[in-house]
Amino acid sequence: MSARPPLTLVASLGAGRTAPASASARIVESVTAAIIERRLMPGTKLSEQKIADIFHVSRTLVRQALNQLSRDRLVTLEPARGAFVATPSVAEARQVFQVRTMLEAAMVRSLCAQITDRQIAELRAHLRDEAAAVARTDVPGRTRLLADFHVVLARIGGNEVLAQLLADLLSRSSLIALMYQSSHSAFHSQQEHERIVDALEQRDGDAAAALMERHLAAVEQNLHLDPHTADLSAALLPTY
Amino acid sequence: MSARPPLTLVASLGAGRTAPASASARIVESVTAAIIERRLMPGTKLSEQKIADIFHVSRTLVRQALNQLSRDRLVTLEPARGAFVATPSVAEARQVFQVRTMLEAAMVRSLCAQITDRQIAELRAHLRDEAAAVARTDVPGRTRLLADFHVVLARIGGNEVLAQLLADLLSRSSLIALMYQSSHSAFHSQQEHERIVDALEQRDGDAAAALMERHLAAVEQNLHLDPHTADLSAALLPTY
DNA sequence: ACTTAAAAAATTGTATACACTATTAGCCGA
DNA sequence: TCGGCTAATAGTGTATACAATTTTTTAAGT
Repeated sequence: MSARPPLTLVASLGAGRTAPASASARIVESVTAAIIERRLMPGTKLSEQKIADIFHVSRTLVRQALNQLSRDRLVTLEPARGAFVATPSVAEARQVFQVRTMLEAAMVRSLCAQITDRQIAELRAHLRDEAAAVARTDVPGRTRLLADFHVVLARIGGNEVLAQLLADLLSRSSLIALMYQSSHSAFHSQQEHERIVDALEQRDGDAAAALMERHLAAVEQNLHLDPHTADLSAALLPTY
Repeated sequence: MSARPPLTLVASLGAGRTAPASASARIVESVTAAIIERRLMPGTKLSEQKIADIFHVSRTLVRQALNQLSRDRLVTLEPARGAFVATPSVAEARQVFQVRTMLEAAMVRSLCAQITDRQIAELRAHLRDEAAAVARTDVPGRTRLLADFHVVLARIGGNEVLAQLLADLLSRSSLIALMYQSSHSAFHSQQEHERIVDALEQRDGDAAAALMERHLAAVEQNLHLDPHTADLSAALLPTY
């Protein structure tokens, strides 16, 4: 059970975490953070030796980390050519959001039947953090918090398998959002989160599910996934 | 995009497949097949050197394969102790089925809106194979086909992300079924599959979703997950 | 000046070597 | 005879070495 520590999206970003974890886990976290914070752009080559030098380890551990990252779909491994920051296609972006919608709508619906007042308080606390980050235009902070909201929901349900799955989809979503320049305002997202928690508080499963579906649809629709836009940029800047 | 070839559950089991794939991928497939065909029982230690000798490769590639397998939750890696065939807990089993229900119910519902007659014919063909395997009591064959049914559904939807996710959950389910000695008859399962396709053919999304939910509930309830049974075996045979 | 070809450099893929941890066997003492 | 300690053994974790492939550079030819 030692495989993957991060329950929140990028563990290393949360308040100064403890666990040094295994060396390769540290690399995974750092690269993940770098990708999500857009210090590493899609398509960037991740040279094994360079990363090894940076972390003062051998290529062996770097390769382990890159394998994990490719399993998370944050990097793609091209045989004999190396690792690159993933460039999710429009189709993949749509599919990720479709799966998220299936999963998260059903999740909040079932959550209504079992959620406690204490857990709702937890969510409210998270919402306060979100709102604060949005208010002070803390871009990396709000990005992380807005994504974490969905993982927190999954964790509250107590289903670790679901939480893990969703955490994966969320990191992929972050890369997608970054790549397709989301225009969905953080403020708007945050408000939609509030509405979802409202519905949870009233134990209205159908409403919560509907709100979640609309929220995800809104986020997706504000990605620049439109055919012409995608075709143009893809055609002009080959992103291999 | 070279990471994981198997779209069906255990590619190596399908009709003599072509791709030699990468060496570590071959190991992953072989071990996966061995686990699902219950030649490797849960808890079995997977010694790196032994596997390396068997496949005539170095431990390096074996370690890669074991890492992949641990990511698929088919093996667990214990630090400095080695790799073992996973022994999914009762809680994990329940969670996997809960996630599958969320995903597959939503999947068949959305499938109704887009499925073509040609695709229904594909499903019918699969059902015929299932029925034939059940009729001739071809245990490994029917096990694989009954599991593949769910992956085939996902593939028909055209959502690769979903198909991939479901394939992972299915292999975990196979291990779970094997571990908790499912008493759900293959015949019964096969009939439920027929009903689901019937509903799909009539484009009745609600019915298809309901049937899928009941099917998965039936499968889960026929696992021996009852508290006392689990406690007993867990207490007597420490499965660490 | 541009394209093509060949050689050099750099990078990945795999195997091996070594360090460190856990397991096992043997031994002593109670 | 059993429990606990120590030594030997086996096994995993990491680094390094070497082979194979790709990329870049260089040079020649048109």
